[in-house]
Amino acid sequence: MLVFTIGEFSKATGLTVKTLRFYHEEGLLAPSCVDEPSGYRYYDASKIEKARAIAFLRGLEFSLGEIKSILLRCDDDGDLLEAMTHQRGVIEEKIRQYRKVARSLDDFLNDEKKARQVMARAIFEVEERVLNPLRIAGIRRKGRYADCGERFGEIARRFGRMIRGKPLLLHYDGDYREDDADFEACLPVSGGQSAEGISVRELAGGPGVTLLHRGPYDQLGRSYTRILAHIKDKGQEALLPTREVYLKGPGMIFKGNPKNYLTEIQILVNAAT
Amino acid sequence: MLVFTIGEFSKATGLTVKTLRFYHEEGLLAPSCVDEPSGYRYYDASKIEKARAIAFLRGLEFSLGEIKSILLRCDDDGDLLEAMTHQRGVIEEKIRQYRKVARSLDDFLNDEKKARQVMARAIFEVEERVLNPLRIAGIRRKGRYADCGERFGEIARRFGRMIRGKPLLLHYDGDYREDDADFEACLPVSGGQSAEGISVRELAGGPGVTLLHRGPYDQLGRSYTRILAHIKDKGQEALLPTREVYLKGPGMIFKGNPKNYLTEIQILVNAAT
DNA sequence: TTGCTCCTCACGTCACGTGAGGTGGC
DNA sequence: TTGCTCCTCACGTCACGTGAGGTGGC
Repeated sequence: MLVFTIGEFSKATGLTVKTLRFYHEEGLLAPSCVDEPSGYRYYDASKIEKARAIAFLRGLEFSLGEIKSILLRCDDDGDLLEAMTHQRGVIEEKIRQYRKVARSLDDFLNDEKKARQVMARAIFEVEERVLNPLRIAGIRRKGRYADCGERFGEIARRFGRMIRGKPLLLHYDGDYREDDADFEACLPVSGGQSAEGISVRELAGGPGVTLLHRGPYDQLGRSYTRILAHIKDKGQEALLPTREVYLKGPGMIFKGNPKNYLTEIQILVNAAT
Repeated sequence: MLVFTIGEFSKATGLTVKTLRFYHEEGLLAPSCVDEPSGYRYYDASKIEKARAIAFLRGLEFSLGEIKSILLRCDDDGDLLEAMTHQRGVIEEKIRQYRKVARSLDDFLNDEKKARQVMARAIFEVEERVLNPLRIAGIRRKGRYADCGERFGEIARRFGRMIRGKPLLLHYDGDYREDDADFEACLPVSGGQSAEGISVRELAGGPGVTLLHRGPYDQLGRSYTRILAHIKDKGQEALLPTREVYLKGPGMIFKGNPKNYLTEIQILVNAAT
């Protein structure tokens, strides 16, 4: 009868020598005989099938413990069928998990791609544009701007999958106030009802001017100066509330680089009288 | 400023106390301050964002090492984008792997299901049936039946995805021979050419008799006796080669229980003269 | 002597979890 | 005193891989 040393058996089965020693130790696949003084392991041909079965089951992601119990009662077709069916479910679940991860990554990457596209064709000049009406969910507060992040979070938690765009902030003050501002944090939504301090409604559209601001928020003032100067030059009148759309800012997760923050200021105007 | 003990911080972030201590040790997320004599860890609110970022990235299956390097240069949007894109590929590959595993499991389960269906509607009686012609790839040998397993393996390796059914054995001897048999191991195939000792051709169909044999191969003799008696009774003549189709037997991987082996004997006959 | 294969034993991997044994403040 | 939270330290998990140090036969 054909006998193999561990090295030969390794080549015949595709399992490494280390793995074979480990399987021996674990009582999963014992050599046909072990030479007493040297400790050399010898395998005969009948072990090849078993080794292949183990390798096959490992390929199906069974644990060594599961494989051991499968091999112990491998003459019961029913048990085997059940183990395989169960494993099918386990694998299905893993695929589901990884799909979710892949979706999260895609969402992130798509966001980035869009931001890059905006950046690429961005004109950092005042533009005259008709603003479309927009269905929003908003929370209006008086206080510090810094708190608006929590408001966005609150709306996001409530509306989840109904969210359809970037967060925006409405400013009801004609002038700039640090700690005593009247503002409304909003998210575009595709449905839902007003409830518990959140107002769901359509934000009116109309002729307006816009300006894309690139950089940290503490420099937004300069852009406001530019856009308001433009409106004044044209003899138009700025309507309240003014809007800031946060195209790219600190995400929930990463702050990112403030130099690359991208914010669009939108102001509806009355046509010159 | 709000400070958290490790327990409070754990609740706020969803990370376990053990995990937080481990992240501290790893230099991934250090507490804001550590009380000297007691070793108590204290976290302030600013650490919550970082903890969330880490949890988010862990959810995307990044390793702690990768997360550490992402956090170190998290202000570079380009690096982050690259890391995410790379990770997207890693996840895609894992999904591919798991899909392959799922397919293997499905193949196995479908096979079992079919075998059970055959078993359920099986009639272990001689039947008269017209046998369809069948395209096969076969290796003919003289010698011991026991060697046919290797021949099947040889054909399977060569024809791989072209295989379209269960293995069958053609017997060219009129009588039973143990060690000096003339047989041909065949697999149904959908294409391919004859080459290197493998004959690809169409096996003729025609009127025949069949008998389903359930149990180990060493009891096939009884079924042969039954089917040949039937042919003789009808005044028909058995044509060579006779065929054995191994509907369920020892797979490449599992021997299964020989009591459940299922083999169909098929013999073409000349109509009574 | 060199090169090859085999052996054992101890330790590493990865991201934590478990549990023992102890402290400190209400 | 009991219960709670915090601490450190050592060990476990899973399926091997790495490497040191040594043997035995050509």
